[in-house]
Amino acid sequence: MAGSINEATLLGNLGKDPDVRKTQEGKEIVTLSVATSESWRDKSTGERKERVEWHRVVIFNDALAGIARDFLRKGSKVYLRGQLQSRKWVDQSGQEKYATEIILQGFNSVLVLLDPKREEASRPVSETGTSQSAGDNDDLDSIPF
Amino acid sequence: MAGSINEATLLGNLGKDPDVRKTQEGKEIVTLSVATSESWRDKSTGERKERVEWHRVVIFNDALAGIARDFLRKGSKVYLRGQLQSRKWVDQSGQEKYATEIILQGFNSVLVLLDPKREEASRPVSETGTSQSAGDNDDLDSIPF
Amino acid sequence: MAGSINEATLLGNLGKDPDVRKTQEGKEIVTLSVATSESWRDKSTGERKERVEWHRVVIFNDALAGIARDFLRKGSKVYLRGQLQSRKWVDQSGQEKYATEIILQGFNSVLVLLDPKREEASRPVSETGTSQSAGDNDDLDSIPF
Amino acid sequence: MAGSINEATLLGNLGKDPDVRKTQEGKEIVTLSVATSESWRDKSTGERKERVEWHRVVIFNDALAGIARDFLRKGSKVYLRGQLQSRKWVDQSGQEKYATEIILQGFNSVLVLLDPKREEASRPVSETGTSQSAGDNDDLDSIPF
DNA sequence: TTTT
DNA sequence: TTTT
Repeated sequence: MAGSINEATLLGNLGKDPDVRKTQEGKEIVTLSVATSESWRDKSTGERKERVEWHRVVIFNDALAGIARDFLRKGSKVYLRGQLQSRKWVDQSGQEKYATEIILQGFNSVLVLLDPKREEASRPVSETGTSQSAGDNDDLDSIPF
Repeated sequence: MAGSINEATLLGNLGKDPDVRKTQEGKEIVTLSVATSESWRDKSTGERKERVEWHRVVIFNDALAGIARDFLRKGSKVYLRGQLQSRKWVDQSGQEKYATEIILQGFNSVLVLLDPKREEASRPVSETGTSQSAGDNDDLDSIPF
Repeated sequence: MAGSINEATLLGNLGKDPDVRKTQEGKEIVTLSVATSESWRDKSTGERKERVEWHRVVIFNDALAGIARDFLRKGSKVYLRGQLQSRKWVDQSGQEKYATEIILQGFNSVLVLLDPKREEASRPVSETGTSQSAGDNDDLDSIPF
Repeated sequence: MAGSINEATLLGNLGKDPDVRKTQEGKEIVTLSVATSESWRDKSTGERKERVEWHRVVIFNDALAGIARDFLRKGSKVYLRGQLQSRKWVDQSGQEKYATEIILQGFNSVLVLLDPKREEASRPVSETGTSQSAGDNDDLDSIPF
């Protein structure tokens, strides 16, 4: 409505469990690592090629964050739409870093779970445990908020 | 068609003239710097806020690259759709850099010019000159290809 | 969020002035007739072809309805997104009729004006007059609400 | 690229098996009946409401038609994008009819299967049988091509 | 790091 | 007519 459009739309799979953090005010923020892939046949060699792209998705919208936390897991298929937003910061070694994320925040945000319904899907996540991710993905994890 | 979707859609304005480069094979690649903005009223203070986001758009599709080169200029309004793609590289000082771009390459790419028709719009750009931009937006310029 | 997506996105021009109606409760509903066109070269004959498609757009969202009423006119270029919705009714002669419309209602709706800024654009429409359209596009006009 | 955009995007389920027809030239055209639904809580009564919308999707693109014919079935979940196109015709009783369809034809078309992989999914449909639908959906079926 |  |  502001005269411009900024949207990123993904249909892909989670590379790991959602990462759940809490702000100092107690608001939950959920971060996803989503893979999309495209494949094509190389015109010259004829071989099948695949390119995988990893996207960092940050969910500020409370309702969507809760859904993501409770129902998405490593491997889950998801459809989502948010805004592109870039952040710049200086890391511990004084180097300037830059990251682009897909932010699900306002009303235009979309998150649709595409996993087939399983019984477990409706069980809420226990308060303790579950959302600590395995510690992999250090590069993305190290991005300050 | 590969079972995933990776799309970024922008409706915004160019921050500077398109940047036109040629690969060693003579293929033209056009890079755009596109601004989108969103504005909202701060709930606590009530003041009007605006956030501008800059996007780097790289056009590999020949037809769209030609249109961009010939008809887009600093300030032009454009609607476009492409794929998100991230690149990592090591800069001169040995530091690892990372950039996310919107790539217009395949069939799903879209580029629509939204400027009102002017006489000049149909005049092709001269081979010499034109695409040196004013030197603003330095951060994006410094990203190597 | 209900597990499904239903969206229509248009970038096109108004074929006539917006049509403004009021419900019995006094709520304004604005209807647009929007043209999109595609052109292609016929593979067999080589001639240039064009196909124009007319879309009926109904705006229930108050904010967007107000913008449409005040700033859109015959010929205006607009970008919008809404939901597809079909209606069936029986006309005066007892025949069953069917129409599909694009509804701008909820939070996911988008309406962006793409006309260049003119002074007149900011002048509100007078209460009397203005929204009688030229009488073209009769087919769409005859659809009852 | 023609200066306008006309897109419909659905994420929904098939209400019946795909309908496969052949043109006189032997080209296969596949028609889908896709449901999307939205649900909301009525503000005044507080009850849960649901609205289901049925969409007619016609696939002219050969590759996508083949995928739809082989892998989609009643109940399948699918993500797709095509163009809105309306047709008018006179039925047997001389009445003028009107229908809006989502056409998957050109390069911008998208079709993604969202069913979990089953063994059967990769088995091609036998030449005989399978695609005769139950004869329900008479209204849509009766639309001439 | 996912999925096909 | 689907699905949740």
